[in-house]
Amino acid sequence: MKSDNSKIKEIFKGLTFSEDEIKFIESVFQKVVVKKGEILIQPGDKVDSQYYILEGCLRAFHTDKQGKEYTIQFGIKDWWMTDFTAFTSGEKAILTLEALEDSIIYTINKDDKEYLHNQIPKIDRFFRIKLERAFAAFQKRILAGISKSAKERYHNFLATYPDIEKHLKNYHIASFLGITTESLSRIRKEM
Amino acid sequence: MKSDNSKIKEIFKGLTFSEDEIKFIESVFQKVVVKKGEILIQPGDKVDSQYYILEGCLRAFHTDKQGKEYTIQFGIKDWWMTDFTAFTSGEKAILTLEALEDSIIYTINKDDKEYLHNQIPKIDRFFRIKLERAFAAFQKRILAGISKSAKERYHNFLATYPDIEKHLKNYHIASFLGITTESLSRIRKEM
DNA sequence: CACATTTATTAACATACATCAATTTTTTAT
DNA sequence: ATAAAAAATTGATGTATGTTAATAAATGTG
Repeated sequence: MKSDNSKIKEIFKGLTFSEDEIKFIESVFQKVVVKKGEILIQPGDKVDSQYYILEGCLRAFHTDKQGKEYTIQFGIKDWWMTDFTAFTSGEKAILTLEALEDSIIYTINKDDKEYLHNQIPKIDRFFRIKLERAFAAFQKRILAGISKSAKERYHNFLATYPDIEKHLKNYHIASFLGITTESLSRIRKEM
Repeated sequence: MKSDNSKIKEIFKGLTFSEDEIKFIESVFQKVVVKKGEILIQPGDKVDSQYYILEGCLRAFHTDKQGKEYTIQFGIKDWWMTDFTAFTSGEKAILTLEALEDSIIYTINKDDKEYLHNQIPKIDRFFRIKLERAFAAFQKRILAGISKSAKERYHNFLATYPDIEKHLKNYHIASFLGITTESLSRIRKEM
């Protein structure tokens, strides 16, 4: 990765590194520019990388046997994404990771990440805190899923992701909420 | 906390510590014995502690205005629990943390945990890895919630938590699955 | 053991959301 | 600008799950 325009400080905002550390970190990240519609992970893939979104928007979704899609997560600037189960366990991916917009991504592979964690322990802390927040957010989403109606979940979604919403088709949102596009359409009509 | 029967090695299985570190870690944990039905966190509480289950079974649930309960998580031996949103953000608890069985818990408060992380960086790594697994599990649960029928989710649950199931009332399970006890009852009849 | 309380089941009916099919609107490509 | 493709809407109907209410079974307690 070129260092003339380092994004490391942006990725690890809040941490400070020595010059050497920055060089090292740069060496393990790879910049990837993807176009809208491009696929970063496909079901069945061995998932070896984690993806940092510098710019753009990604979507992680599962496709069932009937071809229906279920969106697990949207990601925008400053989010990390991957098929987490596959990445951590070594199982094959069951998710698709897709670019919803032209995006700039930094990837790091599993071994390098491991190595990075070993070399620079404060990176552990950085990810621990990121994960704590993500975990809390997922907890809220699970609660909404078991306690709220589709309409409530939709309004909830709009309030929580006002920025993401613009990038999305209705069927993206419906598949995130766990309803059909038809139902979403009816909910929208009522507003 | 008494050190004659230290559980530190059990809590942080996989890590090795110096004698001094063990003494230090012991000093920040507190052993709490709770009876079935006791409440560890109530809605509205300031959540200052995280709970490690050495023995027993806990449940974290939300109660809505109509008094309906929604179970976010069950925890057994070797799980960490708390109202994560409240614990990390400082907001008031919206969850109840309840003992479903007589349980032995080790608690650590927020400041001490912070201090512990600062003193012993490998603890960061330990929790990062725990969180990665928990995150992956929650991802699966969200997917199940938006893609599977109640019956499928129930069978899923039985397969995933064969050990927990014995401790639970049907209404605990129903509130975890996001269905009524009546629906669960009908699903069970079909089996 | 017997009674009281909690929990689970069952049935009749209601409703939110899904499905299927047709049509309209919006977006994309030439 | 126009045609083609993709996405969104609408209507008719079906179904899984909720609601209410009554009963049965299990559990706890003196």
